[in-house]
Amino acid sequence: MDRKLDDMQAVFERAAEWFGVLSTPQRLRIISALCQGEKNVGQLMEVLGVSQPNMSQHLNLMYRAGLVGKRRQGTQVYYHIADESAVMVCRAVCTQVAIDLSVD
Amino acid sequence: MDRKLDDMQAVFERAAEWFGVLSTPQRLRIISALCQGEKNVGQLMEVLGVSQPNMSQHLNLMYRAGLVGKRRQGTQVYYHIADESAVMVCRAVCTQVAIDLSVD
DNA sequence: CGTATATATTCACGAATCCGAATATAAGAA
DNA sequence: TTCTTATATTCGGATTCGTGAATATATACG
Repeated sequence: MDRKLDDMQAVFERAAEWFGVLSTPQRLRIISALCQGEKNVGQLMEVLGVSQPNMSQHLNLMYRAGLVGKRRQGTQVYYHIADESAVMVCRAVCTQVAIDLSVD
Repeated sequence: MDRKLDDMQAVFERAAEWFGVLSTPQRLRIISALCQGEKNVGQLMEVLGVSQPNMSQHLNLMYRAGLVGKRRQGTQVYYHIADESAVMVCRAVCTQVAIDLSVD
């Protein structure tokens, strides 16, 4: 079941992109907020305290990466977690980081 | 056991940095190479096919992040995995990505 | 000491990223 | 239709990131 080098390259590239989505505090906070249930863009803006275009950009990036899904209801768009495994990874990493921080 | 907002901020920031270390294909390949046992800089250069200064920089970044450790032997420096949980996360993500890629 | 090899650091540049401001689109209300 | 609200997209500037070239440091050997 050996994988060709080109395949490995492709895997590492995609995985790197996936990690890149989680490599900013804002997007981790978005995930954290969505863990408590779906929220529309306005609600997320309140929680994070960022501008509306900025929020849309983060959400769009996460949507294209398959991390979140969206659902339109009237004029508002509700986002929700679409990749539970990402949540598990974030939880694990954040928990470990929190432990490390409390030790220093 | 509610955590203060500032603490959460700090946790998300550090976690984001941690994910950032894994957000480039080259560094994922370094981790993959080191999974088969410790290697010195020259050996890693051969495997990855990158320049020596570039390799040193990646390794230094990963070292500061606590992902790898080093051991000097003569003029050479051998690097090894220092954060097994990172390896587990990488394995999980890369496996999932490989499955997704083979489906398309 | 001087020389050779292995690794680390610095510098500079192109590419990517982040964010705010302005603009554009979508849907509902009047 | 027009107006308003909610969200998306585009653009521009500032910063960061990844990389190669040149240089510096460290260790071993003579």
